[in-house]
Amino acid sequence: MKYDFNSIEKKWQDYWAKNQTFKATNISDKPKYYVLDMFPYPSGAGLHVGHPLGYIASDIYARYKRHKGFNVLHPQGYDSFGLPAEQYAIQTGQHPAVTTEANIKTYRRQLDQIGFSFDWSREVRTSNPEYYKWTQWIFIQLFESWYNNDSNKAEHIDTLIEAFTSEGNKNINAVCDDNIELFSAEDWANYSSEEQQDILLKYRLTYLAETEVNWCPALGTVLANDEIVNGVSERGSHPVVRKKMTQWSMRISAYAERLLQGLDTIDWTDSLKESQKNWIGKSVGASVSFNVLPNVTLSEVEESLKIDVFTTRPDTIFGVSFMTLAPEHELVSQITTAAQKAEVEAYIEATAKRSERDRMADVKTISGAFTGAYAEHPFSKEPIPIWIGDYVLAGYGTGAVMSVPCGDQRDYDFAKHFNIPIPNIFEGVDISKEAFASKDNVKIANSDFLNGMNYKKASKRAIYDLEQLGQGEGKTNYRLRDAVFSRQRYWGEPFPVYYVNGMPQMIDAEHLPIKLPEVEKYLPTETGEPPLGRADVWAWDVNQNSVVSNDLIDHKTVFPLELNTMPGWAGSSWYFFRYMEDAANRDGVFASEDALNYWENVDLYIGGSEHATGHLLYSRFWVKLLKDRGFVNVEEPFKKLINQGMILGTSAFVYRDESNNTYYSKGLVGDKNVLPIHVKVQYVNASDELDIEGLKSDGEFGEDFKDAEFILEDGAYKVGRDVEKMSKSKYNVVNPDDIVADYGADSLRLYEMFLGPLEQYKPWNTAGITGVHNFLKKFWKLYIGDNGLKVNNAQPTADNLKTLHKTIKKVEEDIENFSFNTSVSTFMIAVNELTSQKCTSKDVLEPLLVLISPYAPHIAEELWSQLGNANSISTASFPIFDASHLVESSKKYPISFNGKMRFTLELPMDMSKDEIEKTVMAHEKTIAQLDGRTPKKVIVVPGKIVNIVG
RNA sequence: GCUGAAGUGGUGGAAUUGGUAGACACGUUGGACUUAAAAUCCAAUGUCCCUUGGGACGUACGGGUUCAAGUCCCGUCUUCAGUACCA
Repeated sequence: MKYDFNSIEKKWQDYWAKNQTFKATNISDKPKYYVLDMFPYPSGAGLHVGHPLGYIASDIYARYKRHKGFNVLHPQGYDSFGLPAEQYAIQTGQHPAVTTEANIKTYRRQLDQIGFSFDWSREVRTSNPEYYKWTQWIFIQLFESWYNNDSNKAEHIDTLIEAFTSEGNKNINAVCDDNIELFSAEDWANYSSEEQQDILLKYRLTYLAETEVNWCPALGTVLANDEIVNGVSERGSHPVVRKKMTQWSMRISAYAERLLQGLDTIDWTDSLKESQKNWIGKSVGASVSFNVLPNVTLSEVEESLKIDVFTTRPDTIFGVSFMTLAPEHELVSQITTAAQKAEVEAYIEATAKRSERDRMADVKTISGAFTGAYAEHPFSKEPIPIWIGDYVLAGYGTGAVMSVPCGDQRDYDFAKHFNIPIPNIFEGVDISKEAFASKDNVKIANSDFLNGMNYKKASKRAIYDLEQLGQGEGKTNYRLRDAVFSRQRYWGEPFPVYYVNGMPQMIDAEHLPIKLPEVEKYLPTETGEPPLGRADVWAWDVNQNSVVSNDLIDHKTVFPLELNTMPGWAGSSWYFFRYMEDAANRDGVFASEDALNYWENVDLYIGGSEHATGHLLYSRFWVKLLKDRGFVNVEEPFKKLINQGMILGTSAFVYRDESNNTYYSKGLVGDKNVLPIHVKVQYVNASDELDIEGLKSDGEFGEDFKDAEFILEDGAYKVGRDVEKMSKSKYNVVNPDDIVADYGADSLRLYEMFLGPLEQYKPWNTAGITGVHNFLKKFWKLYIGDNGLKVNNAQPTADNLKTLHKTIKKVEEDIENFSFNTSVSTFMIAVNELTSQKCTSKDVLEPLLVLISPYAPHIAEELWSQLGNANSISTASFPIFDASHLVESSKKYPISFNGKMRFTLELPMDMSKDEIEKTVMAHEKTIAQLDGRTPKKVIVVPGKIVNIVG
């Protein structure tokens, strides 16, 4: 009987589906284990072989954990809101829901044929109203929360209102907007409802505010910082400009410290933690307030102007020789003197014209302008000139710096360029060539009361003295900015928000979901409003509590609804909780308390590293909020996280003569002027030979090559090869459907793992798959011969047991270490050994099936059932390693001379050190090697090695 | 620039606490079977020297520690990823 993978795989996939083999239960005596993949966005192109890599790894782990006696939750779903479907809708007019549905069908078919042990009964789709109902619900919770720095957690907004009512805001220590004025309980009581709402917005964890956003004109939407790569949009590489807009924002900055601290509690890779640390960007220092000195152009009122700066080096305060403001700084226009006005304005105009990208690309050119104004040094009371310069960013800190040229290279360069003095405040340090930026091993000098102190001491003292003056305090700053949460798009979650007199109001949770309205076109309106502005039925009736026609808007009982939608990360920031609930019980809360308590959080999360600062940070943020508000019990969503590496394509090239239609085989190119041209990789075999006939009859490109002449070498046309990212344009995309059809899902699974370490980037080359495919055939033949089943009840030999148990040990270690590639080799070695041992013993071959079943589940199930087992192999226990089978009576010792291995010698394991030395020294080969010399030293490590020195 | 990861045959990669470098595959070469091809099986395959026994060199490069280094230490180079005037 042949190994008929196609029918075997179909058979068991049907069996699993019919018997719901992998359906997880929320009630179990077994310990729980939650294995999750980052869910895919269902794109129109379908899967290529790179996509399932992480899914295969997590599936192996999930199946392994089941064998190990765990109740495993291993779900899958779709991140089904997103830009590509909408762009396609704009082009074709097709509703994104329709194309998304079709794409999901393709994904599901492709995933199913790889044999994953997903519990599909718990599938989620972020674009389903039953799902986004709860995304909207979470949004409302954010709106109804504020961050209390005293309790160090988010609380319901009612506790804030209570405080305002009883004592105003003087004792409130909250994360909020900067520009909040003090008010009393009486003030609060006298504020109008709108004024109160306006104040509360400055405290809410999601708030509506006019902020400077990253506007992408080509996409017609704003983008979050993590959606911009090198100054252009991550999707499509379109330019991005700064623009002021009223937008929903998430006060993620409230959680900066907890997001940072939490990293120590989770098992993620260092590089990932490092990315998040950098993104959060904590820096400890001081805020210092400089008084602006009055000058002739300033009026009375303006005399009390202050410039606040943030510095990490309060110890260098006496090194300040100028101040620099960002050109956008709000005080610039007020402090600039009449004499400097023209110059300053010209400079501001020039910098405004430069795009973000230009500014980033060109960091070497030093530019700036003097405002003519001076600030007063808090201690020396000396006047300090105030400059503006675009090396100071408006978006970080206060948008102003105290410039200490002797201690900061940028300040140094600026001072040199504009001939500003560079006072030296470091003892015995030469600053004639560059600034001295180190904090270590240096003492402060020329600094009044700070003289002789080191960084730590001087900083503390400077902060203390600033506090005495009321001109500063210790401060910690974070780079992490609040996240813009509005998108001017159609295909996303609508906000549960309507507007009364311009103030946002939440729709009661009981009326959710607010479903996406129908629109004629998916483009912004002629007046520049988002696509939802085209909806005719998009108003909220507060009496009926339903969405009604816009015609009914009267601003009394019917109000306009929010026109923006939520960003892509909204739905993905909590989906891991949704899976915890049985699909049948999902109508209550977003997941029941029992389910949340049982599954807690994700034990193992596998996905791409591109989500390091987006999804993985936002999810942590939302989970912390949900915990603070008592909806979940965990502080972190993902205990252990692994980034799978990308699978790259192996592109193939033909070499076309530059002057005619002749193609030279790779070895014949030499110095000829040729043009390398990508060809589809499916026309290339394992020996890099081109299937010329296949290429010529290709539906897409056949015409181009029809009349071409191919110059062969050794009877074949050899292509050139190069490793590149798998992409349609490089014709190196390999579809898993083809691999499954030709070699089977088990071969695909094994090969993806066999390619190399999970985390590494590695090229795919279909040619190599014959290796694992042949292995599976050989594996099959170990069980099934020409006359059917070969397995019998023969007593296993010592060799059989040794092979089995060393395989158990190695495979178990490998899976625990996520080293799946080495397991595949181990299986190959085991099968090679058992084949040559002619092993037919069921006691050996049956446990071997369990070992391999996480990797190649179909063939394992088939052989398992052929051995007479009625239940799925997934119910079997993992074999138990017994070290007694590996005990060796002898060891083949490598005998080295001066560290170089010369020969091996088999000696009993129980031989003593002295006896080993004696036996080795007496050996004829040793005598020959020494050639009469007397060794200086003989190293004997029993069980390991013998090394003779001399 | 900074941070992180990595550099081993023609290729993917292995070597878990320093102890036989190159496991396991792909490819290549030769052979068996076949009219032939495919499939399958067997053998060889780091480089160089050499008649065989064998020898020299070899894990990016240069040093070092050690009886012994791919592995540890110091320095350099290269590649990839993230980040980028963060005060």
